[in-house]
Amino acid sequence: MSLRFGILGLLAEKPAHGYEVKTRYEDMLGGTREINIGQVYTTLQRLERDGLIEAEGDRGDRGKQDYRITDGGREALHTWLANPNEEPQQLNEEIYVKILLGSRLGNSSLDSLLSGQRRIYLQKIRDLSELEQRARRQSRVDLALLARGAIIHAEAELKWLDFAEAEMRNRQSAAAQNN
Amino acid sequence: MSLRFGILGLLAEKPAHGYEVKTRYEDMLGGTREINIGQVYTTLQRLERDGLIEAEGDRGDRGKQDYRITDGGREALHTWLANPNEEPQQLNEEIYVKILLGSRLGNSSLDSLLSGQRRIYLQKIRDLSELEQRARRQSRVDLALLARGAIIHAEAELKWLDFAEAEMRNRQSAAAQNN
DNA sequence: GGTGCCATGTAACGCGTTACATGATTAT
DNA sequence: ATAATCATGTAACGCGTTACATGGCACC
Repeated sequence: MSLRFGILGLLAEKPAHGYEVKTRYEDMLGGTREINIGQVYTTLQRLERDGLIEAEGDRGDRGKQDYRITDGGREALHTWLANPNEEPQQLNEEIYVKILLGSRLGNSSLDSLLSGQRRIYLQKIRDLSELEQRARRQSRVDLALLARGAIIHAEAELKWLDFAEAEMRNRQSAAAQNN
Repeated sequence: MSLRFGILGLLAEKPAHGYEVKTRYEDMLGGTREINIGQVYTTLQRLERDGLIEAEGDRGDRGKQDYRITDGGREALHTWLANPNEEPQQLNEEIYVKILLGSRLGNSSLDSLLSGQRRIYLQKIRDLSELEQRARRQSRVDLALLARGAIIHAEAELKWLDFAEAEMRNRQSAAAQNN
């Protein structure tokens, strides 16, 4: 997902310079994602070029360059915020294609792929639950909500892995019947 | 997700030219995703450059250029297939950031955003269920599995929307108490 | 004096999207 | 004829990643 509107939203709260955008973004996501600082600067440049933000005054301490959102920026942000996402489905996530192809190609390591993937999801759920608990203790409701979303997703992945494994077993026993 | 290994996998089944890769890929995904033909050609070029595939003979009918997988390509594919994906979580999906920011900025249209998003997921689930049924009728087990995965995901999104809405209502009533 | 963090950028490359350009064959 | 489909590519741009380069300031 693009940083474009995320950064614009942060600047709508209050002006900031590039490095500060990075730290505030990471804080918003509870440290679950590292924001690429180089990308922040290029995104700021594009936002400025498009008139959604503007440089604020001269450079302050240590060459810091603050940016503030413009009226056009607020409008663009509002439009973005008001509209749902039409294409939320990723039918093309890597793990799907991997399992599809593994099954088509008769790959023998499908079992270990599935169990490895399961292990990763379980670990992820543990980490995220910890994050959610911490967020609740700190009354960071938004962050807790974010963590809950990621947990629900990971649980969905696990559910699908179960489904996929059952399907594979069915196919194997059907194949055995024919021999 | 990158087309790179998906294309490599299809070429492992049998050699093909660019346009055929596109149609076979789309068929593998049950017509749920349109593959960008331009991207197919650039990806084929990169795969050839990296020695994972090679052009097969001269151009045949209508300038068709077949590609076949190399030994190195098979090895790379096998490695990719055997390893689970470490980073399956997208804590950064657009809708999360949108709702996070909408809530932080006190955006008034959050309700309609949530209900709009809900509508989209419900429609998606209907479409995908139809796809799954069709796949089962045609005994396309892989495609049915893919559709089921997407359905499970969409259901997870719905579950999270419920969660988010409840959270918002809690906050509103808490705010009302303080007034 | 070095290590680490704050702060700014640029360059190269991968990959996705849109658009453009060309030409052959097939169906109406 | 002409429209659709088959078939090949290129160019420009957005955005993500990695790596490189520069300099100030704080702490030890």
